[in-house]
Amino acid sequence: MSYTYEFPRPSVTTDILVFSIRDGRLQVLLIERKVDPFQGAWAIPGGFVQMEEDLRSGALRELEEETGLSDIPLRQLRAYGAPDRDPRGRVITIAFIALVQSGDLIAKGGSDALDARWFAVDELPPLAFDHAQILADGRAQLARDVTASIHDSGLVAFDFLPEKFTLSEAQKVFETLRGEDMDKRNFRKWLTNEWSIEDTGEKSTGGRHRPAALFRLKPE
Amino acid sequence: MSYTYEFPRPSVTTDILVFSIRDGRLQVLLIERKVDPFQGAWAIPGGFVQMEEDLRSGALRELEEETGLSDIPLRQLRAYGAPDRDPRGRVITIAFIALVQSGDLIAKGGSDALDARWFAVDELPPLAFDHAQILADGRAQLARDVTASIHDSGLVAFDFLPEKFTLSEAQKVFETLRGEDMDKRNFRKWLTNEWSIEDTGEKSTGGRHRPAALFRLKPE
DNA sequence: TCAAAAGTGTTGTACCTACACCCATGC
DNA sequence: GCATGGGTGTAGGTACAACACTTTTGA
Repeated sequence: MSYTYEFPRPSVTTDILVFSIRDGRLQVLLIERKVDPFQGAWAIPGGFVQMEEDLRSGALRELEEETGLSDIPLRQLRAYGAPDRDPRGRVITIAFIALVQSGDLIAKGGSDALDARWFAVDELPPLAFDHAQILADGRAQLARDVTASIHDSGLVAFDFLPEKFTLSEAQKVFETLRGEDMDKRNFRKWLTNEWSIEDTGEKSTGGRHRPAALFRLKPE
Repeated sequence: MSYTYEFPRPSVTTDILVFSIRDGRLQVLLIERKVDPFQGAWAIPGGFVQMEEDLRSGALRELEEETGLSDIPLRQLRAYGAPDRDPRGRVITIAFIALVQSGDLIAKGGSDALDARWFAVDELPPLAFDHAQILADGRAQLARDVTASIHDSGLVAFDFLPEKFTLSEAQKVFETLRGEDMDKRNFRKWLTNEWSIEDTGEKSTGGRHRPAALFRLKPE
């Protein structure tokens, strides 16, 4: 089967930056490419958009095929379309960002991936295509969301937290995202004033010391 | 001439939201479509990306062809790719935003446009394709930039101002963007503290009353 | 001389920051 | 019983909001 058009057309792909906070560090999910170009190199998961699917659906499909992650919320970052960004020809890609909790981390190889692994964003391997640029832009966007407005800052941070969390867990996430430590009492005052947080009545288990109260972001 | 590919490919276009503040209101530049689909309807200027040009270059080329505007800075908004957004088939578009001073306003028809005109964003005609959605997203992005951080707020506002401006002109732009009036003294304190503003020594002319000092954003 | 916009300081308030000790639990 | 993280209030400083009158020019 082949397809003929009156004018030349580019290919369109999606790429998905999956961020998580693991071991107190911001990490990103990368795949090892199974096929040329850049076979064996690390890359952001993604692939070609099908004709009948939305950009977001295509991104989710590729993400599941290559890493096993499914059903996560995506935000669009931007499109990349330099004419020479892909050696196969003109390929325009739409980059997405996903923020997941450290629990959701099943990463495996798939149809187009030899392997999938988490990397700390400050210890990255060399990346295929212009993916280093895309990743840098994604990190910058994340930093902007965190520092820009109080409201966005929280929205971003809660994406990295499970539904029920202790105040210390929340503080660690905020500190990791902002890159600086905060005062415990001030953080708690800020969080409970600025956000609708409710005590679930439950206590954390498995800790090696005094259990902490579990809180939840109250649905509007 | 025709082009054949092993897999089907979408077409890719760019669309450019050109905003300006005219008569104290936020306005947007639209074109009247010369050809089907949506012939005669109003639309955001834009068109197909050529194979050898960058997305931004394509957007600038289309903008000049359809409206006569050239050489203005563009920021990417996002990509739109719903499978049914264009009756001609699968068309993915990358939307850009431009902010221009009210002086730069030459608008004319062009190759694909019967006419080009400014519209206040709260008095829009019906729009072709999903352009009403794109325009709403662009306005929302603009509002976010203004309110999100002090720094972005200024960056956006200065794009709407000429190189030399009076403090009252600046205040009107900020007020239009924020949608609320500000205290004159507080605004001036804020502007001069938060930004590097210098008095050019010149005075505004042509005003019907007392001339005002002309200021300039000091280049870093 | 009148109308219209330009220009100019002070005071209260609300929010953010800094700071230290006791408590509950697991080992 | 001791080590470890959980939990709590106050005081000072700073940045923002509210507020009115005099000055300069064109007509």
